[in-house]
Amino acid sequence: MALTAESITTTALDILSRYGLGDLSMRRLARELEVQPSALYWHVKDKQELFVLLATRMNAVVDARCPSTSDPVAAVMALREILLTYRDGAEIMLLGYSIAPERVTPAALSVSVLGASASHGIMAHVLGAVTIEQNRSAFGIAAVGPGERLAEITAKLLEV
Amino acid sequence: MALTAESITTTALDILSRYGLGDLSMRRLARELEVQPSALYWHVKDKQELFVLLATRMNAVVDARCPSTSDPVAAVMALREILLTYRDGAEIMLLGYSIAPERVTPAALSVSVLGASASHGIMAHVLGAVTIEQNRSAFGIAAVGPGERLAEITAKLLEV
DNA sequence: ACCTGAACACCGTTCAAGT
DNA sequence: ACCTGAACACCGTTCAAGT
Repeated sequence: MALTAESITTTALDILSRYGLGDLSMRRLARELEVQPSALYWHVKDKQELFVLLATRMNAVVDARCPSTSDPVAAVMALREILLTYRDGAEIMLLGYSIAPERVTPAALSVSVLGASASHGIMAHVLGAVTIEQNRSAFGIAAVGPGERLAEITAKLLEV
Repeated sequence: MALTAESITTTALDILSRYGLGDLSMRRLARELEVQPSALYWHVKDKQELFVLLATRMNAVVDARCPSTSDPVAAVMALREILLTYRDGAEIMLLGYSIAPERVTPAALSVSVLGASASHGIMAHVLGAVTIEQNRSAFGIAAVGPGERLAEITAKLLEV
């Protein structure tokens, strides 16, 4: 198949969900796509940009489930679910959100819907909490408090 | 000087504050300490354990400033300040907190003082928010909302 | 006990050169 | 326009061997 930013993103997400961030290298990605590592750099500036592409795609999945009129708490729970389906999804979205917040915020949690304080506050919290949750499970440590607390806290943060 | 876990930690924090996480490699660390890379592994199991040592040390600085009876909001702001003094401090503490939460939670924000929900909720939020803040400034992107919002949100999360 | 030296199996990125 | 091949400057970790 023709190498494109899209096919690179798809394969990267596949490696991610199967092996995790530690195995997602440009060289590994190239091997999976049966091209030389250098070929990737014609389609993608660098690894950072790849992360933004990954985060954008994860976000699109959330938007497909939850339009901008959705209940924010439901959107947060959907976001968490998507992040959990990809190993280290939260860590990647944390990076992507840092670089390009607008492209990586679900519509139902956007600044225009919730206001800046609630939107940024909620995003920082979800991404922080799920990153910790995923790190923990990667180390085989039991979760301290999973999704219930996230819903509760999100509701609180909507008042900010 | 004699190579110890402490001297390794100190030098690692020094590299961190001067060059950031990208330059904190075991090899670089060894070069700075004037030993072979393999020498580090007699004192430290692996790089993950080093991160826990770094996080524990940062936490100790917060505890020195804010005892367990301190105002939680003040402790959060002190934690943020410490994290900001070390480049990528939040990212490292996020990892350390995932592995060993008790060793990496400031006394004033501990489970025994605030309860599980508030303690974990606040820690997830601070670490998420400051990681984003540090990532952003590393990319030369202007901060969206710095410390003020953090204080406000922390106050809200104390009610959880 | 503590460290060296050498090795293993990797990285991200660049760039001339090919088609 | 799109990709290969080779190179550059690195990684984390292990392990026999030295002192």
